[in-house]
Amino acid sequence: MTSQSLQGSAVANRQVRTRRAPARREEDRQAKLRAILDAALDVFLEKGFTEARLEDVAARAGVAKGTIYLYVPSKQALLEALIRSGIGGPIGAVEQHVLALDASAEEKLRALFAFLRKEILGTRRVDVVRLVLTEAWRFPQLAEIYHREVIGTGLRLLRAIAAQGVATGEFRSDALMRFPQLAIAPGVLALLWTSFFQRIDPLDVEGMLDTHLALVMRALKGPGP
Amino acid sequence: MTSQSLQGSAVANRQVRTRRAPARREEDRQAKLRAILDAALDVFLEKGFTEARLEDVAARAGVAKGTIYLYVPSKQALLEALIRSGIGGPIGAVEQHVLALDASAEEKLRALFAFLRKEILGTRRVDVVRLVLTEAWRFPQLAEIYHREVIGTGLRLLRAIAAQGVATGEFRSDALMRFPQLAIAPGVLALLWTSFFQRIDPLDVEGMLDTHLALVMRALKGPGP
Amino acid sequence: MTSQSLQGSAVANRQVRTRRAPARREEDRQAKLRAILDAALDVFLEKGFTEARLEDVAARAGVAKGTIYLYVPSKQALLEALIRSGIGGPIGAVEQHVLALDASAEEKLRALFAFLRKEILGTRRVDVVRLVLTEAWRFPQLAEIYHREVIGTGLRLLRAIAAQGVATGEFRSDALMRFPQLAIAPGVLALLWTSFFQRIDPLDVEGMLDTHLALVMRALKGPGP
Amino acid sequence: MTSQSLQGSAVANRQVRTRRAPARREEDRQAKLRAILDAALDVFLEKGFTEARLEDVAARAGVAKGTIYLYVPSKQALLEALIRSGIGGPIGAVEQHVLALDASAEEKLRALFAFLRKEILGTRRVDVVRLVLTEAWRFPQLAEIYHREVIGTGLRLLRAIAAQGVATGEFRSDALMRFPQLAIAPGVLALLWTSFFQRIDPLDVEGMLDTHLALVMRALKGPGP
DNA sequence: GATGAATGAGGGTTCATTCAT
DNA sequence: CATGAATGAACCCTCATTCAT
Repeated sequence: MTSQSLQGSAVANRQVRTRRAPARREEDRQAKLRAILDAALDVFLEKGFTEARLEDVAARAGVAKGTIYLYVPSKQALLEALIRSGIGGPIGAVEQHVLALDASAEEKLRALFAFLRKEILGTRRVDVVRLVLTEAWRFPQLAEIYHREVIGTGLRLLRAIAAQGVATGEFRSDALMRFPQLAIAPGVLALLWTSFFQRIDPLDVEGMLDTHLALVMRALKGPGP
Repeated sequence: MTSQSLQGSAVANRQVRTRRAPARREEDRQAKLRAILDAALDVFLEKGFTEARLEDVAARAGVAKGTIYLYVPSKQALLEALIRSGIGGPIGAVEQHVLALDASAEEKLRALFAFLRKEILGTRRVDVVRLVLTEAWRFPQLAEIYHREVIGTGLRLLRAIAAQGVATGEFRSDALMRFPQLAIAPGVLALLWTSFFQRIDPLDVEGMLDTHLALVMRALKGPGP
Repeated sequence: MTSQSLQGSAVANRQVRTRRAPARREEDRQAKLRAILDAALDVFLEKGFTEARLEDVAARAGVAKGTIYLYVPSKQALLEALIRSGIGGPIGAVEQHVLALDASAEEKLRALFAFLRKEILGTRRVDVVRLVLTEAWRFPQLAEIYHREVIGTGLRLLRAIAAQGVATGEFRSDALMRFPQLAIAPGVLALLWTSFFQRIDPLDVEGMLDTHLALVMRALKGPGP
Repeated sequence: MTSQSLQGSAVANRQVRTRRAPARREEDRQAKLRAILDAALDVFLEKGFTEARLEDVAARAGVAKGTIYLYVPSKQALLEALIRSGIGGPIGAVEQHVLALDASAEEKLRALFAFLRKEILGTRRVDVVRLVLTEAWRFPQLAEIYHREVIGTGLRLLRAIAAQGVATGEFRSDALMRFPQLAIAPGVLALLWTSFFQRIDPLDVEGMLDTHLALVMRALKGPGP
């Protein structure tokens, strides 16, 4: 429903052309593809992939049914294109940003969490994740794409931060190096919760994530086995 | 397909009848319903709810297609009946079992985790959860049922344990009272991970849950804000 | 349009059953399949295979669209079943009949021609042949089926007759042994002519085939190289 | 695909213009139409009329899809224009050539057959005939065109030859005058055979046509009714 | 004139649901 | 009660045709 585009701030894959017309056409093309992907996300989220009708996607994108096939070859390809377009860029950007920071491991972890809240949980990208969670097992290659382009990057970044913390003595435990998934598990749960139960049993996501971060820092820095 | 029945150790919803024949018939009826639900779980898990064909369910249950409609009024009702039948009992049982223990909060938490591993993660009940995660959003009442009968019970139990720990001074932090979800978040993540990524990037679930428990105990018991 | 059934007089593939109901059902099944194939022939001949709509076939057969798929797995399979059902039997029957005759080669050839006129040109089977001629190149396996089950049998029979004629001295020429196709070429042409040009330029098919037979007999029996 | 043009030696339907530029444009126009028709024949032969995609025709002709509609008003009109353009000329030419010969009826008949083998069976014109045979019934006017411009001419020529043979006493039989179709029936069969069965059961077309001609001559010249 | 992006009607196929036996 | 043949609505995808550039 929220119709903000999936595209991040830095797309920039528009080729520079000297002739006016082709450049304009290429822009139109990109814009229309974006409209179709946005519409598809809306409809897929609302009905689920299988129940979603391409006709509804087309209507919401303001194009005819057949037009979709000028941009993607099939319904499933539409889902994949949608997943691809909503990820990658931001995750890669934050990885470089955080790694370049001259800061402690804790500060980097907090920076990462801040980014996640601002760029993922606050945006439509969280909807893309939800879509992946509910549809990916049906399309194994979707899971592969997502693992490679998002999960992989995220875990690598978490491991790097954990390694820094351990190397500098900031963290006494290497738990996060071994299981970086533990850092983001509450984020995943929050995502599911808001999708399923928020109406009937609201959860203070911000508070939970703050508490989680505090617990993790205490556990990693504190004494113990 | 693992064909162990969904029914836990406490079925017991067979009505006692004095007249022999009807009782026998009622038993047959229950057995056939159980067969249909089991078959439905198999097929729904294998294909997903929408892609599952009722004909396959019927074949696997050893009945004719039309027979299903003598037990449930529609495909969706079949899913709901399936979800209802596979939960409740075990969770309620463990709640009573754990609360009755004469033990510290930590021991109770460990007991709960042990139960989860043994009775959920190791069985096909985890598949029911996965089915709920991927299909429930499509049927809001499914989410409600699940929240009321499973999530609610689990969180109540967790809060009770956390309260005991705080009250006795065992836990310095009340984090778990406020956000019991944090305790099970890694379990949810493990469930999703094994469903989606286990083949391409195996995760040591046991190790992760052990580590998680250790971190949580250290964080709750340790010094800090 | 002509709604005489494709099935010849000797179907007889009904299994004898002791139990009444199944036998009846099998009969119903055969009858319905026959109705569908007849309807399909009508529609395919009228519109051509590709333009034919399965909905029209169903309507003409008096069944619902989906019912067709209980008998054949696809539109193309419907065409193939149709071709198979309209052939085989009659050709095989005439082969045995003619070969069993105690007659001269000429008499056998005349008997074969008489049969073709009566059992093929005078019936719906000629429509099946026309359908094969216009659609087979699109479905190579259709050509194979037809060649194996009809053409092969016909040419074998013609060669046998020609061989008898040569062996007994009745025919001076072995032309028909080498090219049995020459005997039936006018029949093929007649088929095409009646399909395409009969309205605008009528052809006396009977007269032409009589003349053809006379010419062939004279040429085979007469003196010459 | 053999890309020899359909146009015979006698195109000549270019209007003479006095103004230079329009003449040039008219030539371009004709050339492009020719390219489109040639491409259409290729594609129609390869896929059949209904399955052929106008986009493929356009691509093979080196023009855009819309351009076709500047030359023909519809797909069906394209087929008709194609059939018209590929016939007439050659048949008319051979009619004049053969009739002008100072030769016996047999020699004329052999000359006609030689022409057919060289100018039809050896070229892609045979493909046009095949296209007519498989598609014409769908478009009755196509059959009319073909009958008027090709069949009519051919039969008229055959009748003239047969009449000469009878008049001079060369032929004792008037069979060919009454049914000139008998002379070309094996040619039609050969065309169909090569289209459908050549791969699975090769036929010596040359040998068959030679044998046919020999049989016909013997039958026409020999004694008998 | 030429282009090719856009259109949208059309049809084969699937499958949840019904109901006569 | 049980069956499974029959139904027909629903939907993805194709492609002939149009038209703004």
